[in-house]
Amino acid sequence: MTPLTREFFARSVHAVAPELIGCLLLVDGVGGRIVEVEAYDGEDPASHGFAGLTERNRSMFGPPGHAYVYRSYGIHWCLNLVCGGEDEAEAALVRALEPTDGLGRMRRRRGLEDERLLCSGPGRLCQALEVTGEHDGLALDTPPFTLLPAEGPLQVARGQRVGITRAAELPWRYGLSGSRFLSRVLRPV
DNA sequence: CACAGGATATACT
DNA sequence: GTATATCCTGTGA
Repeated sequence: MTPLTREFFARSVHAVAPELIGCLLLVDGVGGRIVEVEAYDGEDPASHGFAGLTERNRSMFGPPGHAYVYRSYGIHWCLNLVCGGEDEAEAALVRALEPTDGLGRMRRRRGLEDERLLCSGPGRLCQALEVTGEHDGLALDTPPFTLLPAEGPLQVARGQRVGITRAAELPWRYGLSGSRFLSRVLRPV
């Protein structure tokens, strides 16, 4: 299976984000299927790119097909996949995975057994996959990343975003219909 | 359910 | 400089 290419990400985040559902995301062989993402573009007041280039968000303005990893609330790491053109500041926030590979390592890193809680949330999945600031700016088509296309027909649902106050009403959260690994129930809009 | 935890950015004085 | 908000999670009421 050929990995997702830079060309795949060099489109509008609104086209890319729903197609990420069902893709296999591994870091050093640990991870699972993407079941939830959120789209952020440069026009979005909730986006880190909205106010322009800063030290933290520089990867968001970089080439597509790379990772943008930032620290949230001073504690957690969050993984975004950079989309769009070179200076467009578009990215898809990976919010939840269905764990499939390396369950043992994920449980050890997370310090709990419950499969449902290993990767359901942006900070949680970064801890389970050991994604940190070291991964910021790395290409997604080379190690330690593995990113393979979704297989078979999938039902992708769209809903309201969560965890933010500004422009939360934008329906730019995508999830795999019926998945029990979503970080929250998808409220359709 | 409330809230601490604490990096980064912005909006004030 | 201080204050406030943020793409969140674990813990304890």
